[in-house]
Amino acid sequence: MGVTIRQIAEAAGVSRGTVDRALNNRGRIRPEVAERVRQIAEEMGYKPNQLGRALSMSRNNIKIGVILQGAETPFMKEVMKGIEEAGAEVDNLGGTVLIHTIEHQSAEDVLLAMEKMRQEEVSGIAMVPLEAEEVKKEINRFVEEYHIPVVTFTSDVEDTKRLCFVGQNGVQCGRAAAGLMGELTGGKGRVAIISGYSTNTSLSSRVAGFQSEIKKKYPGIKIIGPEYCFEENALAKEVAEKIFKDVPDLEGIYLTSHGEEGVCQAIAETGKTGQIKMIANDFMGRNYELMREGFIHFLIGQDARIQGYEPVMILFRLLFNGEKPDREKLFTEIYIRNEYTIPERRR
Amino acid sequence: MGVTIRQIAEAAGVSRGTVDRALNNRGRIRPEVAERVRQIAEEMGYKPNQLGRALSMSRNNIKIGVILQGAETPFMKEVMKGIEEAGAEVDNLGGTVLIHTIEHQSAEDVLLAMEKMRQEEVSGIAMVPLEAEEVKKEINRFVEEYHIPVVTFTSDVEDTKRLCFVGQNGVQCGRAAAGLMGELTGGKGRVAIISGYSTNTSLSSRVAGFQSEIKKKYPGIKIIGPEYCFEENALAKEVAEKIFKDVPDLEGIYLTSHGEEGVCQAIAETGKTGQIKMIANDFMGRNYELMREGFIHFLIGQDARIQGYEPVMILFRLLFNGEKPDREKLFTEIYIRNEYTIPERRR
DNA sequence: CTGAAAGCGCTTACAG
DNA sequence: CTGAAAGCGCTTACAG
Repeated sequence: MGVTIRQIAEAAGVSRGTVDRALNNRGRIRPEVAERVRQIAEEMGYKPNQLGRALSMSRNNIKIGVILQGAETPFMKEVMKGIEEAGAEVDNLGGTVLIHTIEHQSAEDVLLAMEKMRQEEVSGIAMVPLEAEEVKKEINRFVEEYHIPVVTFTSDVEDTKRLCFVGQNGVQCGRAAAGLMGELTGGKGRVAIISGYSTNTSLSSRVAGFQSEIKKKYPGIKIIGPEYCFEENALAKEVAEKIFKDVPDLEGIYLTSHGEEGVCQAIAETGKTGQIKMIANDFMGRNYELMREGFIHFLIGQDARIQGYEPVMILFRLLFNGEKPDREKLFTEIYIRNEYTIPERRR
Repeated sequence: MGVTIRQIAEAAGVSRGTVDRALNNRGRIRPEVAERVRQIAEEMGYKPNQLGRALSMSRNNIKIGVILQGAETPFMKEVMKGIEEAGAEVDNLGGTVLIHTIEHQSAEDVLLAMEKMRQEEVSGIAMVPLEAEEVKKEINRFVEEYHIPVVTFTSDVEDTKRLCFVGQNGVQCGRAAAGLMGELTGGKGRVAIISGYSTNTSLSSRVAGFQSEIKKKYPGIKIIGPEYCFEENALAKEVAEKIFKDVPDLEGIYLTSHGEEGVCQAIAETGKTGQIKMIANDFMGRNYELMREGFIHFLIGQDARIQGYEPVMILFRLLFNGEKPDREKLFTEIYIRNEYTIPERRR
């Protein structure tokens, strides 16, 4: 139990309100008094009790809005868990989290959601943005005109006034895959990239990171592709089959996105399961099983949960404590897993 | 802002104290009244506000003791950070964390520390135990006689009444290394194990896991060793040199514990840097650099921070909320990193 | 068995 | 500029 505001008040011979004004720079206090109180607080080693603070502040009710796009994907469902976790925590601290989910990508819906949030008088917004001029403008307007801070997550829009971004470094993710592929193949042979969409910026970053690092560190490897499968298994299978036909001695596949099942089926049908080294992404769907069955050699993944959790907490810490994030981009860790490091079911 | 105890009291036509007694089964209440209050609370969707609860409970001051062994090692220093983080959180919630560090392993010191904790009237203990009959007995006595719950971390003593254990699954860690080594070597050639102490149970588990998995999944690999280097670089270098002499075509080294620098020096002197595949443990010391320099191909690590954080929080949740851990053994995740997944400096 | 009151540490109108 | 008081939601002696 630490020093309380009451003890400081007694020591300084003033009221608790005065101590509060001094310590929190609220003005309406004689500078000398403020200074003296601060000094005494310092000497007594005062640390504000967050509990008292939060309970008292809970009369204000800090409201945080979250706008989620592509809510129906497995990845976003994981992110959602993180948001809900943060929501529970914020709730406990007397705040509220408002969630608005958008099924598919749509700039219009995003704008509508933002407007709705503003009407609900949120004091901060965490959102998955979208590369669209209207959206960027609206983010800037929220920050500058309405003074509502915005944190982006999962996707970023760099040239805006958003407070910070929480998500993966796609290039680094591709590099990690390159390092693994180099070791898996002994640094030689032909390796194919199968990606999702050529238009998706985070997937392109993975591809770019992979290509550049292979070129730099494993010049003995020849890259095929990227080919695109639009994250669909049927198409992924066809793409893989075509590659196997064209490149019978293929050593490895880097799959940047979904379509795992399709590729694995194609591999199974060649009878070369385990020989063709495969690196895939994300710890969801049947990916762990495919790893256990020997199709996937390494899985690279990100912590989806934290991408939901952190943005909300960053805003809460800002609004509650005035604490600012220490970096503009918070990259989530890149996890490498093999079949022996599949985590137990979480609580 | 949710439903409060006051609202329930009004709805039920009783006092707030009565609602509290009903909802928290404190007795001294007519069963019918209790039942009715619970029903109303349920209907109104009551969720206790942790803030009010904590602030009020902070008069009790839950005190948690932590006993740390081998406090001078880099690993334990990381663990310490986690303990301090939990300490700050517990502090905020009105509790106290008492830390007692023991430099070297000593059963006697552990017993003394435990006794000291008891005199300080802690309501729970988190500790790094030690395979000694006296210590085990004392743990049981604390739990059964004094009703002070004990959580072990980092090392475990299985056959005791300790509440639970937080730490690494050593066997699984060894298996993960085996999987990596199999891929690095293409499943053939000779591979050496260099371990720390033959007497250290967690290192032995790693060795055992590695050996059994190699035998099972990569029968083409022949294992040399384990040799022991007592976690000393000079000795590690000698051991490695001897192995290189005996086995000139060595493909890989699995180093279960410290001595990295020594082994790497020996490798450098053979001029086969990067060709001899090496898997080492722990994200500390110069290990990241050695990875960047091409000596270490994969690092396997555990989250040291969480091994300090969780035990304290488990006890706090137990004492504060009556929440019991859901498993008896909480294995920390096993992280695999290559040079591309070295995390940025944490805050 | 039940209620009224005090208290946890902080913030915030309201008077003056 | 300063103080006294009320209040955040809960728990806990104390009376009765």
